[in-house]
Amino acid sequence: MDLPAPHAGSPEPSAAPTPTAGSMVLLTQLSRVVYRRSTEQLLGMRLKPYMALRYLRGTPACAQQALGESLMMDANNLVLLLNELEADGHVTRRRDAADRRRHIVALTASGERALERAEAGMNSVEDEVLRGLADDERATLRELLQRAVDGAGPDAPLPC
Amino acid sequence: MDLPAPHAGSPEPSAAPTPTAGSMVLLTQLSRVVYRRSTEQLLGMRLKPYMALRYLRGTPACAQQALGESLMMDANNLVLLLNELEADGHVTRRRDAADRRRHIVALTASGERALERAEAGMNSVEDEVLRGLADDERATLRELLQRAVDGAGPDAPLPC
DNA sequence: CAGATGTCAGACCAACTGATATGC
DNA sequence: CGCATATCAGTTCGTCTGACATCT
Repeated sequence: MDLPAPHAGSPEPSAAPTPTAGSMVLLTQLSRVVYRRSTEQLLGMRLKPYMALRYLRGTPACAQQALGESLMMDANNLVLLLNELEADGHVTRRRDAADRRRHIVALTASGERALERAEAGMNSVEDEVLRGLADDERATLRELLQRAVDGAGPDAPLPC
Repeated sequence: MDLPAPHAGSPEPSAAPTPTAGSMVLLTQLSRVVYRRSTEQLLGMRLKPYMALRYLRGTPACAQQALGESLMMDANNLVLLLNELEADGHVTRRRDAADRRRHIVALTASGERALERAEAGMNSVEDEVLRGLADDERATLRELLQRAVDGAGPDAPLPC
């Protein structure tokens, strides 16, 4: 019971050939499903802008750098993303008075509205992706994922 | 420089504004960590070839199509991947005698060796990524992911 | 013939690398 | 001056689209 062995004529998956490494494969496959289903049509935006907006709601005045770290995007890529979001009026960038090299990013009212819409779409994606799991199992999964994300970075802890 | 730690003192950044949609974000972020850590140097190959080889070990005589479905890759992309693997001597492609349109893909001894090496690397990746989880929690996570993949994958991967 | 399977080439998109400007 | 932050340009990578060949 290791690999998908999806349907029809698959022979018996037989003994467990790989007891451990499978989780990473499953994780990768599932995240691909999420990506494929998170269409612009459904969310009103792509997955990454959604994640950025979501972070910004939880962190009202956020340095650009911290955003990049949290989303595990490098600074270059983030610039492009923020350019788009700013052009759409979903975020604002202003200089940090204390350190004028920095930009402080903040969610606008428009961004908040867009986020709410996207969130509704993501809820439906989650519902499809986690269709095989009961509610309490979903909660468990969520908690385990959260703990894994919190603990995953060995060579790069950086609080802000 | 990867990781978050956005929240300061409290486990919950605020009064649970989004109890649900978060799982998909966490999943996406975690899978990014996995991808970043699954370097060619560590595995001896990339992540996708690894997943393909892994599936082939569990399904000795596999139609190319089934492989693509299981890995959620489209056929085009798969061709390129198999070309590489075949050039490296890790897999063989032969015509299916029963239906000569099909190719039967099989793992070679060389491929099996490469897979074992990659698996060792993936185990260490898993160990880093899941550092924050105890053994029984890892097992639970694994099972939940498996069930989610089983439930989400075959039924509605793509509208055609 | 229509439909399925696999192959390839070119377009397209997301990500990384390097160089530049500004401020500490 | 060296270091940090943000930006942009160019390149590279992975994926998707479309045309084609083979076979049932």
